[in-house]
Amino acid sequence: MSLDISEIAPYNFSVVESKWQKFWLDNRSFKTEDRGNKKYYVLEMFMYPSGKVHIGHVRNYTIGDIVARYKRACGFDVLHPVGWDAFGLPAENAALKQKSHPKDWTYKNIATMKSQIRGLGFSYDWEREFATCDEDYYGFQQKIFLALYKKGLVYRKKSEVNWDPVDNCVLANEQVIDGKGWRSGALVEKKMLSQWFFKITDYADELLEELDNLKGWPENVKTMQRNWIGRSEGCSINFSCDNGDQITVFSTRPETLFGATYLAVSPDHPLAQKVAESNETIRNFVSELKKGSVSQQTLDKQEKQGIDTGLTVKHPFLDKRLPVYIANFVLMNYGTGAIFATPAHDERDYDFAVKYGLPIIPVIKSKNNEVPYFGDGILFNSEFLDGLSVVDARKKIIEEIAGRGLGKKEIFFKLRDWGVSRQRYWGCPIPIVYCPKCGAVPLKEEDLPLKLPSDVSFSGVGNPLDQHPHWKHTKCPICGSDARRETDTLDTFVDSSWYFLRFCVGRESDDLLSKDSIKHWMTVDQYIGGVEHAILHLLYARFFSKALADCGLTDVREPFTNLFTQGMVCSVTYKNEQGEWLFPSEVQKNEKGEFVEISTGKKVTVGRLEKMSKSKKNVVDPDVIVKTYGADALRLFVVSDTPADRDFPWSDEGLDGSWRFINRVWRMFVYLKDKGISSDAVQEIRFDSLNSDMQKLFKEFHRAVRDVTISYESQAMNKAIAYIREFVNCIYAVLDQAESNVSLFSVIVRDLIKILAPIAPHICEEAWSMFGFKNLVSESEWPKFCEEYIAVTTINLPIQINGKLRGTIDVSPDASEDEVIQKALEVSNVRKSIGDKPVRKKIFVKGKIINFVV
RNA sequence: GCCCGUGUGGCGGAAUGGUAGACGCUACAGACUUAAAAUCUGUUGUCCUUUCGGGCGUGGGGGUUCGAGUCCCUCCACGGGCACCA
Repeated sequence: MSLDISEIAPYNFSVVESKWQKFWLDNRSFKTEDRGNKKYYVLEMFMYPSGKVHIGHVRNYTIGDIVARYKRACGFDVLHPVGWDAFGLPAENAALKQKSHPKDWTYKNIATMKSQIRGLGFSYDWEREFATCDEDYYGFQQKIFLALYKKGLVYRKKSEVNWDPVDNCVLANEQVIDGKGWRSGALVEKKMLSQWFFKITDYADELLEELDNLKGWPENVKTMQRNWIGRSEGCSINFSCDNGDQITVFSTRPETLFGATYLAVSPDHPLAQKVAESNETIRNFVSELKKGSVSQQTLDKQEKQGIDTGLTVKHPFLDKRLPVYIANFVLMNYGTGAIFATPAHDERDYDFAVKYGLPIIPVIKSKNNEVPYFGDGILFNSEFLDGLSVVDARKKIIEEIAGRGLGKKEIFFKLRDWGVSRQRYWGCPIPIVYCPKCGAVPLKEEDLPLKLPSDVSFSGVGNPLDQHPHWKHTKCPICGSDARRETDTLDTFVDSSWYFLRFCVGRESDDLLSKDSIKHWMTVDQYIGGVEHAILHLLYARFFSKALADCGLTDVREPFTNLFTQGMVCSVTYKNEQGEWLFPSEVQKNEKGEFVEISTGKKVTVGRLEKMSKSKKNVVDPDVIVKTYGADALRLFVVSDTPADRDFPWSDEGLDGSWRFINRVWRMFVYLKDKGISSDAVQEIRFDSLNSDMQKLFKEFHRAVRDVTISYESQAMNKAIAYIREFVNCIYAVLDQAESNVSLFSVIVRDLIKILAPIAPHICEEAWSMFGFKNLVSESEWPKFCEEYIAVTTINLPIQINGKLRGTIDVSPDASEDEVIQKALEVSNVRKSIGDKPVRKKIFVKGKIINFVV
């Protein structure tokens, strides 16, 4: 009796998926092992345990899992770990709000999210899992801190910090966005505090130069890092001031020196301070500029303000004196905090000169004598530079300046040292003690880990560690006197700067950074995460790798060979007339096809696709999706259609389509099983013995394997899926011949399962075992394809006339020019098209095209 | 302002300088069904044409080429990053 494909029961994903998830766990299927094969380290940026997994996580981890499963199937020894970036502010905020302990809140969230992650069937080695708030992890981190300290890469200084008045916390430069705190959004204030710093600036050059060698990184990420490091080459120049001081300025365009008409220093410059002391007007002006501080400055950044100090400096090459201004557009934390201004060739200098009536002297010839002019040209008004090009003039003046001891060639970076102190409880304690006699003293290694006290209270103000009744009181490790612990904790970006190294070592090892393990597993062959970490995390992690290598702890200077930045999951947004966001369920289409709010019937504005977020009410809950459609359908969907590095437009219909495909495949498997397809029937296929339909199918099969393989290799999951779907359609077209071609179908089904398995592992495991195959996961032979079968015997060759398609002919791919021309001219449409016009030229590309030029 | 990136049907997107629109979504039709759903099978850029076929079409304009979505110049739009960095 023949089985009707439409009557096959729907695929029971919930039973199948939990069955195989349990199987993988029980059998430790994805345990990392060094079997002597080539290694492959796949890592997705680890998760912050915020509470629940969101759809963006699902996409990120699905991409990683596809890579991991694909590489495993190709025979690599794969390291694919999972962990938790578990320290950080939200745990403390929750503590305040819900009276929970940060630790309980964090581990509870981890447990929740872990079960969600497991429900998606990701092939992680759970035995290497850890959270950065685990005592042994941050204990190791403290050891690293001490190693860096010993190496001179950590120091403490009093410095102006970015203070977030809402979170009561110091922020790194990187965490200040538009003058606002990255989390709270509050206007950031300036405050002087003693802070710990990592000397990332020691590595500015290496961090910049190595970017050129990171061939596997997206160009935009490298550009962002280059900009952030911000190297500029120029020249320092000393000016003598009439109060006896030397003012050193930095310029990248020293060749414009003869056009200098004034000097400007930052309000924070020592000279400005000095002048302010003796002059009330200036004092008031400077304090006015500083009062506004970051907030005002950023808001009014276009408005240039300044004041004449009354001082003058001598021009180093001319017999004239230049006035010295204090100006708000000069920043103390870049260069030397002072500039010489050439209004004719710099926009800011120009604006300022116009506002304060200062002279403007051009020194580079422009076409229409335009001012300000920033282009190339020939120098004039410039003594010994006259007649030189900008480039030559720059060289020459630097020589002159250096030769006369007035200054030197210099390089400045925008990159600042990394301030890592945070006045927070839920972070890694800094292993330092302050002794009244010995000063700042590092803890001894045997006293690590320095654990966080668990009995803390959260008032919401200040640092809970500092307010703890006794935790900070201790003895000096050197002299034994009463001493005080550092109560600041480390920035959580420290935690994420080396976690990928710890994964190589494994949780059971007491060895901090086992050099052998790291040597074996590093570098990360494929790192996957959001582009939002292009600067902060990725730069810090690169710095850490270099610093740890210099401390002799590892041998790896660049951690991530290939970086993939996946796009965001987006969805439509709806807003009512009041501008409030609405859930899709609150909106419907009316008879006119307009979107209206169901409760009020009023019109709704449909926004463009935006990143899914709770606040915009356009989120979908992965749990709900997994429950209704299954993990495979969800995994398939989030990498379908859209290339993985682009933003993904969520649609319920699309998800439905993926679910339908999973079922379509399932029905096909069940049908084929019924027709006797099984592992026992697998045998070598003799192409010649196949009928023409089957020969065609066999060719399509080889083509599919090739195209899917190529797509996986280039992380083009969307294409891999398209080719798989195409091939499934091919099978469906000849399904009725399965019974008489059992061997062929058995081979095809075996390999189809393999190429689909990285994306939809559960259904593939089920089918694999249903057909009687053994061990899909450990079976590490990727299907092979043979170009010989892909090569076609006839092709549909296009005929063009003057480059326009006028017909096609079926010929062998290596048909000769004569043959093709003869056949082409037999096509009536071609003859008609040529008419009685003489053929002037024939372009023939074998196997590709014939083009008649008439 | 500067630096990246992107622009192809109603939609997501394919396409080593060689038949633009693979694959999917939507929509429509047929088969099955008492019916619906599901499923299977088609059609689906646009305009003209009964058919054969043809015109137009990859953001706009120009160029190179027998031939351009693809290469070059230029302009526009959108997205992202940086932004008083000397």
